[in-house]
Amino acid sequence: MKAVLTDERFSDPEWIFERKLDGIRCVAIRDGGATRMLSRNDLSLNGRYPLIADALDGQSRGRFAVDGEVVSASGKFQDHSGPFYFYVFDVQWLDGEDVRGLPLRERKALLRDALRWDDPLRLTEYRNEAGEAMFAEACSSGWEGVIAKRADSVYTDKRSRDWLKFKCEHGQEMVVGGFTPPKGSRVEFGALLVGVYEGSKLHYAGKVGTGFDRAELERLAGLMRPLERSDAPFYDAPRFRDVTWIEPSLVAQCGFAEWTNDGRLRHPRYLGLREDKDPLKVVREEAP
DNA sequence: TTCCGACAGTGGGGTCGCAAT
DNA sequence: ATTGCGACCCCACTATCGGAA
Repeated sequence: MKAVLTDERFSDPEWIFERKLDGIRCVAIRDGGATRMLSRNDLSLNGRYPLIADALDGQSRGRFAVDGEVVSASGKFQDHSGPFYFYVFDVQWLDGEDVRGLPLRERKALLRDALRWDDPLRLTEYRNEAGEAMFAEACSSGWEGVIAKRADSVYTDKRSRDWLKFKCEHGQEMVVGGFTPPKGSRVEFGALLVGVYEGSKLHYAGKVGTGFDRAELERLAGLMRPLERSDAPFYDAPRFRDVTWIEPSLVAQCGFAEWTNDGRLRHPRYLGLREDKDPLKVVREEAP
């Protein structure tokens, strides 16, 4: 089951709300013997998270299939040092019985009693109705967002509007300092190379390669072509092959999930050009 | 008719392992 | 030993098409 990103923010007694966890999706299946931990791509995760696999194998219940997220203790996806917890939020099978057709609240009740909830296994908390309060809390806590689930929904493997994603959004202006070439059917360019000023120096903050339609690709290419120059405007850009540098005079509004530890944008996207902004005044905006 | 869901194809950061240098 | 690359994990978005509404 995958959630659909939405701009809606609502509270509703027919819905339940969970913290959006920033980790690796995992379905754990046990049919009598050892538990198999499977990634979204059906690859085994047992070797990567042996303590979680051991905890699942140590359960007295011999047959179950549960769905959850493996999260590092720091709560940060980039942190791969562990320790790791398995936050379980749904159950598909229990004692050989397919429970996917039961309403979500009933599955939640079954899940609560299905396993022994000692670390590193954790039952994912959820809240009834109060989606807006949950969302505000999530963003002020530095979480990624909230997952809203229709309380009577059945479990399906398809993406469904019964699961919605409220993401805590970040966005700011970025200076455009270059672009990469297009591939395949893409026209004009692949991604913009963007940055922000640190004092008088322009810091490289990563690439933005999505958010433009064909017309916008062509419009931006036309604006960038006269600005080409031979050297990088960034003081700290990595070495690239096949990059075209430009004078840092265009400002793009960008949305992104967060800043990475290396000062790059995570999950970046282009939102539009800011004609009114002085590039020299574009700096990193700190989280409130 | 319009809208929605699913798919393919483009693009990103980060990690890991393996092959080429 | 270092570098490059693909295959994974996380994703956002555009374009397209067929079926549901």
